[in-house]
Amino acid sequence: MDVNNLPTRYDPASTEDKWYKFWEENNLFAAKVNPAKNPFSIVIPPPNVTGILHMGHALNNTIQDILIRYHRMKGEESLWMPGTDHAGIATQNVVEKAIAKDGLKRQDLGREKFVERVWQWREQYGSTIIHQLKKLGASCDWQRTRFTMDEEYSNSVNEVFIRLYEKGLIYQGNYIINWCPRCQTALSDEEAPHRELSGNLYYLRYPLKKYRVQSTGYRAKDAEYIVVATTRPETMLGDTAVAVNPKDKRYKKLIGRTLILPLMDREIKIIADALVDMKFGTGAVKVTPAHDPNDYLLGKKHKLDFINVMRPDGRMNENAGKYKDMDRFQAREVILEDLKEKGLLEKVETHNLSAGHCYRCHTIIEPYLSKQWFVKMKPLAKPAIAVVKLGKIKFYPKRWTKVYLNWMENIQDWCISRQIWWGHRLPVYYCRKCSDIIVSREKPEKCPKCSSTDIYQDEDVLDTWFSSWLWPFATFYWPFNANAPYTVHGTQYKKDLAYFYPTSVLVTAPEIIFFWVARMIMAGLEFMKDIPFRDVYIHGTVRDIEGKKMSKSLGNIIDPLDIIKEYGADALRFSLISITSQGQDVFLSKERFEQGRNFANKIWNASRLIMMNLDTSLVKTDLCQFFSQKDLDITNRWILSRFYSVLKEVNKDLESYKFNEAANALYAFFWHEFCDWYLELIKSDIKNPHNQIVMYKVWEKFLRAMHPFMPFVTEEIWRKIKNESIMVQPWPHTQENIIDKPTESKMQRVFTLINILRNIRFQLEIPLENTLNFMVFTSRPNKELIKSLSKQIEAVSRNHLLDAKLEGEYRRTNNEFNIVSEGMHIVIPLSAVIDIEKQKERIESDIKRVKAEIDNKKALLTKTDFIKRAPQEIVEAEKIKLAELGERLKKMEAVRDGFR
RNA sequence: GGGCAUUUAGCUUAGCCUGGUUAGAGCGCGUGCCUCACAUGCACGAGGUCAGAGGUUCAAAUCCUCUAAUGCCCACCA
Repeated sequence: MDVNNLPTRYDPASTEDKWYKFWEENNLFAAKVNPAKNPFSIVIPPPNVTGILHMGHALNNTIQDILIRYHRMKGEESLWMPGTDHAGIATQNVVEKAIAKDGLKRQDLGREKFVERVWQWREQYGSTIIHQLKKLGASCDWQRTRFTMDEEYSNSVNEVFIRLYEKGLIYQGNYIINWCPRCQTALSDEEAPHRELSGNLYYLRYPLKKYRVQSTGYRAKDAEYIVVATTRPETMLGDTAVAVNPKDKRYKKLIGRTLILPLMDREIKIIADALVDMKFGTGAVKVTPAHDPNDYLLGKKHKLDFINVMRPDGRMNENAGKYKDMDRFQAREVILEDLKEKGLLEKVETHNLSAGHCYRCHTIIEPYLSKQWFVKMKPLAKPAIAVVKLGKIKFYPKRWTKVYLNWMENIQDWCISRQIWWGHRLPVYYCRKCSDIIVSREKPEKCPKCSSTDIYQDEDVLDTWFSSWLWPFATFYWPFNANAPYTVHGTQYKKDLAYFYPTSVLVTAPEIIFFWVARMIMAGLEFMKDIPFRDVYIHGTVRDIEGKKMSKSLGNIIDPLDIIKEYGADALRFSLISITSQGQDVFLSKERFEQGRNFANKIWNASRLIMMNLDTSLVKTDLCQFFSQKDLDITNRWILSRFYSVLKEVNKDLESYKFNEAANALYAFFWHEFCDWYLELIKSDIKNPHNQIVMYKVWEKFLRAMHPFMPFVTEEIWRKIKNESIMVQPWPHTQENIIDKPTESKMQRVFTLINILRNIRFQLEIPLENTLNFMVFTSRPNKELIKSLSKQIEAVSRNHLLDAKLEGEYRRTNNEFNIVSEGMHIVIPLSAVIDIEKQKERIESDIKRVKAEIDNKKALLTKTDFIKRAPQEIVEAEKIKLAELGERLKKMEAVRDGFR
């Protein structure tokens, strides 16, 4: 490999696809049952087949890939199970839009043809997101890729439905559910998030049937009608009562009386119920049992009629009289007009309310009475609460535990039937003759009750999440149907499941906790009798720089694929990770990716320098053996110590899901310690075998540690000198014995000296080509240190060290420039003209700072409380600091006085 | 109505769990450099009452309480 002619800029475009292909073709992502190794497994949150990679995916999958690559290198058998979700409503909507271009509706095609079209669509576009994940570098075991509508997966779904039904945990019933009039399907509560709306509260007058004067002093004019307040006046057409609180004095006498429902001329009763809030509105509430969940309860309790006035498409039906066929919101306007005309609209107040919205099309949902299928959740929730409370499943960050438990403890039954075509049909059949319900794995030949063969399947499909909640085990082909001989990488799936389940960690976004995380825990416990994962890592939401969610309608989307094109996948990954602190939302702007790109380039160029100067005959030296040699110089001992200190921290951060801290630690180490200091220090003597060996060892270990974060650039560099892929190399082993804090702080002093020298040079405006002579007066250990590193110090500061002496040896002469800082007294014989005034100013400000610090320390040390109560070592440390500061001040003052 | 989170330099933020250097960093800014790995770079520098108030402590960005602002989630607010 010719490493001398590499371009000066790293070009991601020319490397990424090449290496991805190599990894894939060599099966490096494959995970197999291996009893000799510990398993590590993650199931991907399956993206929708309609999905296009967005920043949320990019973050989510980068995190998973870092975990998988890290654990793989650590020698664990690491499986990242990929796949996609059929995403019922979302996908159906997409295909409906597509056929709409040909002027077609799904009803025009019919169910069978339409579903066929969806499958076609899926064949054509369904793997888009998989390709995009590959661009990102995701190391999924692609041979295992599953789809929630695969035949075997569908079997799992059926099996689960049947088992729950047989256990009495699935039931059918007429209830008020969330109905989306646009998608024309029922939705679960989670699929109908409430959003604030600015609306009105309308006060409607409902006349009493016939007023009868009471002896207790009612006056007729007060009681000719009762006023109810509503935000949805169109539902009044379905009112079957008006309710008041039994304690409400205003209405007590009216309870049981009859009203005439305006516009419909229907007689309705005034009923009493404690649910009615006396303080809201007029204290009297219209009751529409078929269109409101509360009213539904009242309706059941008081045996009221349930009158549905709306069609599934949100238009009024034949029960709505003259308003039939009007859209619900149009009907609202007309009804208000009509009421106004009759003098029955008392007033209108503005009123903010919140209403459910379809999570797919954002249409305002309609609470709608219909026959649906439900899962009884309380029995499933109970063990799922316990495992989290017992700490068998842990949330990171911890605070989500509370959110989870709160939801679980107040869980409602789950409406799982959907009136769409794309999805798993319910394994439910009906007998047309005797209306018997048959729940069965196969379509029954005849009705078990009446033997009729006139049997048809339920038209509904299941909620998408009813298949997703089985993902951690259904992806392994559970329940291993007899017809399924399935093996992967030569092993039966059954063995895979036993080996890889429970999975290690689930990585997802907060909005998915209820939809998916909670339900997977319930399903895992119910069907596998074990938790589906041990840890749940919840990352933040990706937002734009103003904190807004990225969305098409806001036009603030940053497309990860654009970023990959422009900056590279490594840059995308690194930048995303470095700004994502645990569980915080991520605020993105395009410029942020420059940091990642620049870092990749830095790694590239440092590697060029190393490779161009590398003596490959030395690289096989065993580091431990080599390190034990006493004559290894301080620069090399220092960088080794720093590397292992950082590596230790990176390990800790990765184990606790602090990805940003790990990434930033590696960044700071490589750039600001390895490149800025180490490589600069050894450059002048780069061929020295000690330098060669240490430079090489730190560099190649860094590349390995960096690989999970930036897989492409590390592989590209690795392959310049090695024949094996970096992704199957072992994770660097921490050498505790090499970590040497005293050496680290010694080197820090050298850096301080160099920093001062550079600063002087800059202040004195001495051009680079001029050498500056200097002397240092300092303590004995510092003196030895400086002398031993004189060459390097001279090289990187571009100065010449005349001598280093003990501070007591200083004798003032006339023609010199002094500077005292950080325990070093530097003397520069004056040969050039320098700006004395500037230097005076500088030293004055230094003196001021040190004095202030001394005052602080003195104040602290004269406090008897501090002396008495603080730990002894803290007090001692403070005393030493004070003494040092005093010494420093004395010297500074001497120098200042010298200027006078 | 309930809950959670956030508030640190011009911007984005780390540090807070586990109190003890001069509160770190990236971008931006100022100045000087195309120095033989890298101008996607190097060097030097400016910039912070750690939201406010109170408390605990010898010691608070860090622990506790309250307040304010912002954001998010949940809830059957007709």
